[in-house]
Amino acid sequence: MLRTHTCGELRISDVNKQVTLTGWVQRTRDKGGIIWVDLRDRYGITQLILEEGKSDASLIEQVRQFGREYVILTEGTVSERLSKNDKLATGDIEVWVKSFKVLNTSKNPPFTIEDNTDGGDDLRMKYRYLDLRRTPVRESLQLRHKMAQQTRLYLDSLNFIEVETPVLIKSTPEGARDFVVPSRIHNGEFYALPQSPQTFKQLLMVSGFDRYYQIVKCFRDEDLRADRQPEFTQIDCEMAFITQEDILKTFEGLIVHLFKTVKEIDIPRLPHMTYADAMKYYGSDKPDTRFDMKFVEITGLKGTTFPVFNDAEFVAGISAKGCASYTRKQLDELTEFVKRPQIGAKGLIYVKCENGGYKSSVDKFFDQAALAQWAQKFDAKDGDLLLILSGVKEKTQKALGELRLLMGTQLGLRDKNKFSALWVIDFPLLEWNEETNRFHAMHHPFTSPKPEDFPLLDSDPGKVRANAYDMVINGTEVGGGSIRIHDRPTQQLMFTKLGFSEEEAKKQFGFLMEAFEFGAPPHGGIAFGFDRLCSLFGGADSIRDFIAFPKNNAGKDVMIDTPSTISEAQLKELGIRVVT
RNA sequence: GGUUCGGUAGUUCAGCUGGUUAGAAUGCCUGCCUGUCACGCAGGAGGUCGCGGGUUCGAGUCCCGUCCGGACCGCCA
Repeated sequence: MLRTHTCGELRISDVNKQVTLTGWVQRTRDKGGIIWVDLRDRYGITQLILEEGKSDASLIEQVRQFGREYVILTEGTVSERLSKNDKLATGDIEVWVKSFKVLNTSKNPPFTIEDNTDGGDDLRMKYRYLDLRRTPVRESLQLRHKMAQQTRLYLDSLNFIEVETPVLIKSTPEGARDFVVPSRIHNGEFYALPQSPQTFKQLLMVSGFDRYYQIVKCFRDEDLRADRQPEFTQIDCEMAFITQEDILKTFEGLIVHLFKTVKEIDIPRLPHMTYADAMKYYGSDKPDTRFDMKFVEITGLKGTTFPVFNDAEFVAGISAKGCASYTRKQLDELTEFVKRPQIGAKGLIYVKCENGGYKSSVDKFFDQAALAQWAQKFDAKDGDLLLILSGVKEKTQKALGELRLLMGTQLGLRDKNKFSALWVIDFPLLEWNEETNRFHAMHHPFTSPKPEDFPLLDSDPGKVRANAYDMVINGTEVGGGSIRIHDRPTQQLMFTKLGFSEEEAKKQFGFLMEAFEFGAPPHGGIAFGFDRLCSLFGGADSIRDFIAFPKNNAGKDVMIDTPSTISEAQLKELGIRVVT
């Protein structure tokens, strides 16, 4: 080892020790006759000191040449500070320098290596190795490490076995687009990178590994978001001989364990909310339950003079506490918000509950008594503001859900340090897709329908509920899973319902259906979005700082400049011609 | 595929309804400073206003196109 100590560990009890430290020059403070150097490594900062008269003149000359981020080795004596710094763990001591060695120089970094850097995202990503020197980013990765460690600890204690599944697998038509990898040995044929190890973990159940997990990279070739990367990590789990209740218990145990060990927070047991209720009261299958503000439906106001309501399939609103004082401008902004194309509402109706009366945007159509009735339905008190949307049910629910989140944010009800976790259960099995004009699996095609809804598969497939569940924390879907189908006839029926011919199903998933014929146990599982879980624990909106080297909005890594072209020779070897 | 915001000094940004020499902060360089720790003080250097075209007497500012980045919708079994 070049060093005797790290830059984060020296304390008052180390005074008079001779130490050797290594690290990066965070900054030097040259006060004239006295010079301090903040030496930084991943463990912290230790202050070095030199003084004219006391320190060797050549050392002082040397230290004045140091630039930011020079890599230094220094020997010296630990000493108690005259003026201490309680913001630093090492703030009681400093090291009197006896010698310096420059291990490497550094160009001036393009942005400051500080907690609050002046660097923009683009620049930070291009020089990510410098960005990672910053404490907040390093701490995010340390949090991720701790989360992974505790996950393994918890699952191992319950006899889960971590098994690695292949990364070069088979492209399948359902679900997200696959990243594909051309085969050199078999020209014209391709591997696909897994969107998840779904079929493999089910096969492991057939093999009798009745508790499996894997912290595993998955790949989806879809557009990115702040919380979506083309390659991401799942905590992928599967269990055999269990009921849905067993899975929910086991994995809310995982989350409770993580909150306890990583955040030192005790969270209550997770409530269960049906998908139907989530949509009805929150307009979302991932409700943010840190605050209430549930929807109140007032559909069915027939015979009013307000035509918008009479015709609407769905009329509902929320009550924003204490917002009756909103100005015209604020209300206009809310209206603009819901009318944005991404939200798509036609307009916004408001009712201010003020001074014992009501002032609304529909005063022309409804008298005080009618408005009072609404207020009662909403349980609105004086000072509250009702915000009401109407229109086609699904779209209006979604829009109102967005408005609810906005109001929650404006009212400061979405505290990043508060956590509200729940299970959303009883998802629909199938979802109609207008584009392809057929049903798609809402979760995936291996999800089992609820036995009691089985008859509906023929009569009303859209109504069939699945044994599927999501874990939602603070309005983020952190994990989802299902009880799987484990017999061939049901699986074949499912593929038929999804529009697969028998041959297609056999070609794509024949191996799985065949496995089901060799004593497949009942099983089910779940997968957590590990990056999301980390960013949630870290109180961040974006998952990018919880990934060491993430891709940007366009799926590029600007540091290594990828994706990029490959050579003609490579293309030829792979039997590929690039057309556009 | 679409919506939207942005691109001005190394960096983060300001720059009004078009008008003379494009500013601030920070970083950088020089000098001063013996208890700083976001040290302080004084001075200095630093700009093809993303790129191309157009309107105009005149464009950082307006228009069109294009490239780059952020957020979002679609998409994400």
